[in-house]
Amino acid sequence: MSEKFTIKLSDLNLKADSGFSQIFRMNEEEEGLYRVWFREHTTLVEEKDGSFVFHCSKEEFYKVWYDYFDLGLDYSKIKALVDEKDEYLKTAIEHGYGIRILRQDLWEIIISFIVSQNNNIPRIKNSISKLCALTKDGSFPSAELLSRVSVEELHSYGLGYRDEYIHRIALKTAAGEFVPESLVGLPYEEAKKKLMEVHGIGKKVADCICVFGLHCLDAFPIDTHVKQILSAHYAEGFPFERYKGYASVMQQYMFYYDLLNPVKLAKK
DNA sequence: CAACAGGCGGGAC
DNA sequence: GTCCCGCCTGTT
Repeated sequence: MSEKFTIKLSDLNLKADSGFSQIFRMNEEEEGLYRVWFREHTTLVEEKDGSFVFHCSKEEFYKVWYDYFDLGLDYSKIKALVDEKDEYLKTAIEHGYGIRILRQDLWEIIISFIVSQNNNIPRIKNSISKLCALTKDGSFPSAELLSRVSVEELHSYGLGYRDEYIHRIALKTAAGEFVPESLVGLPYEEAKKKLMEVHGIGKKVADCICVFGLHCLDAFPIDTHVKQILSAHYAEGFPFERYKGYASVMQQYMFYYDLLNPVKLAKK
Protein backbone atom coordinates (compact mmCIF):
# COMPACT_ATOMS: atom_id res chain seq x y z
CA MET A 1 0.00 0.00 0.00
CA SER A 2 2.72 2.41 0.94
CA GLU A 3 5.33 1.25 -1.51
CA LYS A 4 5.03 2.28 -5.14
CA PHE A 5 7.05 1.72 -8.26
CA THR A 6 6.77 3.91 -11.34
CA ILE A 7 7.90 2.86 -14.78
CA LYS A 8 7.44 4.01 -18.36
CA LEU A 9 5.98 1.29 -20.57
CA SER A 10 4.95 1.33 -24.19
CA ASP A 11 2.24 -0.73 -25.81
CA LEU A 12 0.31 -1.12 -22.61
CA ASN A 13 -3.24 0.12 -22.16
CA LEU A 14 -5.06 -1.03 -19.07
CA LYS A 15 -8.43 0.13 -20.33
CA ALA A 16 -8.10 -1.94 -23.49
CA ASP A 17 -6.86 -4.99 -21.61
CA SER A 18 -9.42 -4.83 -18.83
CA GLY A 19 -12.57 -4.10 -20.70
CA PHE A 20 -12.82 -6.90 -23.15
CA SER A 21 -11.56 -10.24 -24.12
CA GLN A 22 -9.13 -11.94 -21.86
CA ILE A 23 -9.49 -10.78 -18.28
CA PHE A 24 -12.68 -11.06 -16.34
CA ARG A 25 -11.55 -9.48 -13.11
CA MET A 26 -9.23 -6.59 -13.73
CA ASN A 27 -11.55 -3.97 -12.37
CA GLU A 28 -11.23 -0.24 -12.65
CA GLU A 29 -11.71 0.70 -9.01
CA GLU A 30 -11.43 4.41 -9.62
CA GLU A 31 -10.77 6.48 -12.71
CA GLY A 32 -7.52 5.15 -14.14
CA LEU A 33 -6.85 2.86 -11.17
CA TYR A 34 -7.00 -0.87 -11.81
CA ARG A 35 -6.73 -3.89 -9.55
CA VAL A 36 -4.99 -6.92 -10.98
CA TRP A 37 -4.59 -10.44 -9.66
CA PHE A 38 -2.12 -13.21 -10.28
CA ARG A 39 -2.39 -16.31 -8.11
CA GLU A 40 -1.85 -15.09 -4.55
CA HIS A 41 -0.61 -11.69 -5.69
CA THR A 42 -2.65 -8.57 -6.20
CA THR A 43 -1.80 -4.95 -6.78
CA LEU A 44 -3.22 -1.66 -7.96
CA VAL A 45 -1.90 -0.09 -11.13
CA GLU A 46 -2.52 3.41 -12.37
CA GLU A 47 -1.77 5.02 -15.64
CA LYS A 48 -0.38 8.52 -15.26
CA ASP A 49 1.13 10.75 -17.94
CA GLY A 50 2.27 7.79 -20.00
CA SER A 51 3.83 6.08 -17.02
CA PHE A 52 2.48 3.29 -14.88
CA VAL A 53 2.46 3.37 -11.12
CA PHE A 54 2.41 -0.06 -9.51
CA HIS A 55 1.34 -0.05 -5.88
CA CYS A 56 3.93 -2.61 -4.94
CA SER A 57 7.69 -2.86 -4.52
CA LYS A 58 10.10 -2.77 -7.41
CA GLU A 59 11.04 -6.35 -6.51
CA GLU A 60 7.45 -7.55 -6.81
CA PHE A 61 7.01 -5.68 -10.07
CA TYR A 62 9.91 -7.53 -11.66
CA LYS A 63 9.11 -10.83 -10.00
CA VAL A 64 5.40 -10.94 -10.79
CA TRP A 65 3.96 -8.19 -12.91
CA TYR A 66 6.65 -7.83 -15.54
CA ASP A 67 5.85 -11.31 -16.79
CA TYR A 68 2.15 -11.03 -16.12
CA PHE A 69 1.90 -8.10 -18.52
CA ASP A 70 4.18 -9.87 -21.00
CA LEU A 71 6.54 -6.93 -20.98
CA GLY A 72 9.38 -9.01 -22.36
CA LEU A 73 7.64 -9.11 -25.73
CA ASP A 74 7.95 -6.18 -28.12
CA TYR A 75 4.48 -5.72 -29.59
CA SER A 76 5.59 -2.97 -31.94
CA LYS A 77 7.56 -5.58 -33.86
CA ILE A 78 4.50 -7.75 -34.17
CA LYS A 79 2.42 -4.85 -35.41
CA ALA A 80 5.07 -4.13 -38.00
CA LEU A 81 4.30 -7.46 -39.66
CA VAL A 82 0.94 -6.21 -40.82
CA ASP A 83 0.29 -6.08 -44.53
CA GLU A 84 0.29 -2.47 -45.74
CA LYS A 85 -2.66 -3.26 -47.97
CA ASP A 86 -4.77 -4.72 -45.17
CA GLU A 87 -6.84 -1.67 -44.29
CA TYR A 88 -9.09 -3.52 -41.88
CA LEU A 89 -6.29 -4.92 -39.74
CA LYS A 90 -4.40 -1.62 -39.86
CA THR A 91 -7.46 0.20 -38.54
CA ALA A 92 -8.06 -2.45 -35.90
CA ILE A 93 -4.49 -2.08 -34.69
CA GLU A 94 -4.72 1.69 -34.50
CA HIS A 95 -7.76 1.36 -32.26
CA GLY A 96 -6.24 -1.37 -30.14
CA TYR A 97 -3.12 0.35 -28.90
CA GLY A 98 -1.83 -1.33 -25.79
CA ILE A 99 -3.45 -4.70 -26.19
CA ARG A 100 -1.23 -7.47 -24.94
CA ILE A 101 -1.67 -11.18 -24.40
CA LEU A 102 -1.24 -11.33 -20.67
CA ARG A 103 0.26 -14.30 -18.89
CA GLN A 104 -2.52 -15.22 -16.53
CA ASP A 105 -2.83 -18.23 -14.29
CA LEU A 106 -3.62 -21.37 -16.26
CA TRP A 107 -6.22 -22.86 -13.94
CA GLU A 108 -8.09 -19.58 -13.66
CA ILE A 109 -8.11 -19.26 -17.45
CA ILE A 110 -9.41 -22.80 -17.93
CA ILE A 111 -12.37 -22.22 -15.64
CA SER A 112 -13.02 -18.67 -16.84
CA PHE A 113 -13.26 -19.67 -20.48
CA ILE A 114 -15.52 -22.61 -19.72
CA VAL A 115 -17.76 -20.07 -18.02
CA SER A 116 -17.49 -17.74 -21.02
CA GLN A 117 -19.02 -20.08 -23.58
CA ASN A 118 -22.30 -18.90 -25.10
CA ASN A 119 -22.35 -16.18 -22.47
CA ASN A 120 -22.01 -12.43 -22.12
CA ILE A 121 -19.36 -10.41 -20.37
CA PRO A 122 -21.35 -8.94 -17.46
CA ARG A 123 -22.71 -12.34 -16.57
CA ILE A 124 -19.28 -13.98 -16.92
CA LYS A 125 -17.74 -11.39 -14.62
CA ASN A 126 -20.49 -11.83 -12.08
CA SER A 127 -20.08 -15.62 -11.98
CA ILE A 128 -16.32 -15.36 -11.64
CA SER A 129 -16.49 -12.85 -8.84
CA LYS A 130 -18.76 -15.28 -6.99
CA LEU A 131 -16.25 -18.05 -7.51
CA CYS A 132 -13.52 -15.84 -6.09
CA ALA A 133 -15.67 -15.05 -3.08
CA LEU A 134 -15.14 -18.68 -2.08
CA THR A 135 -11.62 -17.83 -0.97
CA LYS A 136 -10.78 -15.71 2.02
CA ASP A 137 -8.47 -13.36 0.16
CA GLY A 138 -10.40 -12.99 -3.08
CA SER A 139 -7.96 -15.05 -5.10
CA PHE A 140 -9.20 -17.59 -7.60
CA PRO A 141 -10.34 -20.89 -6.02
CA SER A 142 -8.12 -23.93 -6.51
CA ALA A 143 -9.37 -27.18 -8.03
CA GLU A 144 -9.41 -28.72 -4.56
CA LEU A 145 -11.64 -25.96 -3.23
CA LEU A 146 -13.91 -25.96 -6.28
CA SER A 147 -14.28 -29.72 -6.16
CA ARG A 148 -15.90 -29.40 -2.75
CA VAL A 149 -18.58 -27.01 -4.02
CA SER A 150 -21.84 -28.68 -5.00
CA VAL A 151 -23.35 -28.35 -8.45
CA GLU A 152 -26.35 -26.62 -6.88
CA GLU A 153 -24.12 -24.07 -5.23
CA LEU A 154 -22.28 -23.49 -8.50
CA HIS A 155 -25.58 -23.11 -10.28
CA SER A 156 -26.54 -20.34 -7.90
CA TYR A 157 -23.60 -18.33 -9.21
CA GLY A 158 -25.42 -17.87 -12.49
CA LEU A 159 -23.34 -20.45 -14.31
CA GLY A 160 -26.33 -22.05 -15.99
CA TYR A 161 -25.64 -25.37 -17.67
CA ARG A 162 -21.88 -24.78 -17.28
CA ASP A 163 -22.18 -25.64 -13.57
CA GLU A 164 -21.66 -29.29 -14.31
CA TYR A 165 -18.67 -28.66 -16.57
CA ILE A 166 -16.97 -26.78 -13.74
CA HIS A 167 -17.86 -29.39 -11.19
CA ARG A 168 -16.52 -32.24 -13.31
CA ILE A 169 -13.21 -30.64 -14.24
CA ALA A 170 -12.63 -29.57 -10.64
CA LEU A 171 -13.15 -33.14 -9.43
CA LYS A 172 -10.97 -34.55 -12.17
CA THR A 173 -8.19 -32.06 -11.47
CA ALA A 174 -8.33 -32.42 -7.71
CA ALA A 175 -8.03 -36.19 -8.21
CA GLY A 176 -4.97 -35.72 -10.37
CA GLU A 177 -6.65 -37.19 -13.45
CA PHE A 178 -6.30 -33.91 -15.27
CA VAL A 179 -3.07 -32.01 -14.74
CA PRO A 180 -3.16 -28.49 -16.23
CA GLU A 181 0.56 -27.99 -15.66
CA SER A 182 1.31 -30.93 -17.94
CA LEU A 183 0.14 -28.78 -20.85
CA VAL A 184 2.84 -26.19 -20.30
CA GLY A 185 5.43 -26.33 -23.02
CA LEU A 186 3.50 -28.68 -25.28
CA PRO A 187 3.18 -27.78 -28.97
CA TYR A 188 -0.04 -25.90 -29.66
CA GLU A 189 -1.84 -28.73 -31.44
CA GLU A 190 -1.10 -31.21 -28.67
CA ALA A 191 -2.18 -28.88 -25.90
CA LYS A 192 -5.41 -28.12 -27.74
CA LYS A 193 -6.14 -31.79 -28.28
CA LYS A 194 -5.65 -32.62 -24.61
CA LEU A 195 -7.82 -29.73 -23.54
CA MET A 196 -10.63 -30.86 -25.82
CA GLU A 197 -10.71 -34.21 -24.07
CA VAL A 198 -12.20 -32.40 -21.10
CA HIS A 199 -15.99 -32.36 -20.91
CA GLY A 200 -17.12 -28.79 -21.54
CA ILE A 201 -14.06 -27.69 -23.51
CA GLY A 202 -14.54 -27.49 -27.26
CA LYS A 203 -12.56 -25.99 -30.09
CA LYS A 204 -13.04 -22.33 -29.26
CA VAL A 205 -12.53 -22.58 -25.51
CA ALA A 206 -9.47 -24.78 -26.03
CA ASP A 207 -7.98 -22.15 -28.32
CA CYS A 208 -8.64 -19.40 -25.78
CA ILE A 209 -6.95 -21.45 -23.07
CA CYS A 210 -3.97 -21.99 -25.38
CA VAL A 211 -3.64 -18.26 -25.98
CA PHE A 212 -4.42 -16.78 -22.57
CA GLY A 213 -3.35 -19.63 -20.31
CA LEU A 214 -0.41 -21.11 -22.20
CA HIS A 215 0.67 -18.11 -24.27
CA CYS A 216 0.51 -20.12 -27.51
CA LEU A 217 0.35 -17.20 -29.92
CA ASP A 218 -0.20 -19.56 -32.85
CA ALA A 219 -3.73 -20.31 -31.72
CA PHE A 220 -6.53 -18.33 -33.32
CA PRO A 221 -9.84 -18.60 -31.44
CA ILE A 222 -12.81 -18.23 -33.75
CA ASP A 223 -15.89 -17.02 -31.93
CA THR A 224 -18.99 -15.43 -33.31
CA HIS A 225 -17.29 -12.02 -33.72
CA VAL A 226 -14.19 -13.32 -35.43
CA LYS A 227 -16.29 -15.56 -37.65
CA GLN A 228 -18.19 -12.52 -38.89
CA ILE A 229 -15.00 -10.53 -39.37
CA LEU A 230 -13.45 -13.32 -41.39
CA SER A 231 -16.43 -13.62 -43.68
CA ALA A 232 -16.76 -9.84 -44.07
CA HIS A 233 -13.08 -8.97 -44.59
CA TYR A 234 -11.21 -12.17 -45.37
CA ALA A 235 -13.50 -14.07 -47.70
CA GLU A 236 -10.39 -15.28 -49.54
CA GLY A 237 -8.92 -16.58 -46.28
CA PHE A 238 -6.96 -15.01 -43.45
CA PRO A 239 -3.18 -14.88 -44.11
CA PHE A 240 -2.14 -17.19 -41.27
CA GLU A 241 1.24 -17.88 -42.85
CA ARG A 242 2.19 -14.24 -42.79
CA TYR A 243 1.43 -13.95 -39.07
CA LYS A 244 2.86 -17.29 -38.03
CA GLY A 245 3.73 -17.22 -34.36
CA TYR A 246 1.51 -14.20 -33.71
CA ALA A 247 -1.91 -15.08 -35.10
CA SER A 248 -3.58 -14.63 -31.74
CA VAL A 249 -2.25 -11.10 -31.41
CA MET A 250 -3.94 -10.18 -34.68
CA GLN A 251 -7.06 -11.98 -33.52
CA GLN A 252 -7.11 -9.81 -30.40
CA TYR A 253 -6.86 -6.58 -32.35
CA MET A 254 -9.70 -7.66 -34.60
CA PHE A 255 -11.84 -8.86 -31.74
CA TYR A 256 -11.37 -5.66 -29.78
CA TYR A 257 -12.09 -3.47 -32.77
CA ASP A 258 -15.23 -5.45 -33.50
CA LEU A 259 -16.50 -4.87 -29.97
CA LEU A 260 -16.15 -1.13 -30.56
CA ASN A 261 -17.37 -1.24 -34.11
CA PRO A 262 -19.31 -4.43 -34.89
CA VAL A 263 -19.10 -5.77 -38.41
CA LYS A 264 -22.78 -6.57 -38.43
CA LEU A 265 -23.93 -3.05 -37.59
CA ALA A 266 -21.29 -1.41 -39.74
CA LYS A 267 -22.58 -3.29 -42.75
CA LYS A 268 -26.17 -2.19 -42.69
C1' DC B 1 -42.25 -12.37 -28.60
C1' DA B 2 -37.54 -14.18 -30.82
C1' DA B 3 -32.62 -13.68 -31.16
C1' DC B 4 -28.30 -13.47 -29.25
C1' DA B 5 -24.19 -13.70 -26.09
C1' DG B 6 -16.65 -14.65 -26.63
C1' DG B 7 -20.10 -22.72 -27.81
C1' DC B 8 -20.54 -27.44 -26.42
C1' DG B 9 -22.30 -32.15 -26.29
C1' DG B 10 -24.83 -35.54 -28.38
C1' DG B 11 -27.23 -37.69 -31.88
C1' DA B 12 -28.36 -38.33 -36.98
C1' DC B 13 -26.50 -39.19 -41.19
C1' DG C 1 -16.39 -36.25 -40.84
C1' DT C 2 -20.68 -32.44 -41.10
C1' DC C 3 -25.19 -30.75 -39.69
C1' DC C 4 -28.51 -29.73 -36.32
C1' DC C 5 -30.63 -29.14 -32.01
C1' DG C 6 -31.22 -28.05 -27.04
C1' DC C 7 -29.30 -25.60 -23.43
C1' DC C 8 -29.09 -21.69 -18.41
C1' DT C 9 -30.04 -16.89 -18.24
C1' DG C 10 -30.06 -11.84 -18.89
C1' DT C 11 -30.54 -8.34 -22.45
C1' DT C 12 -32.30 -6.20 -26.58
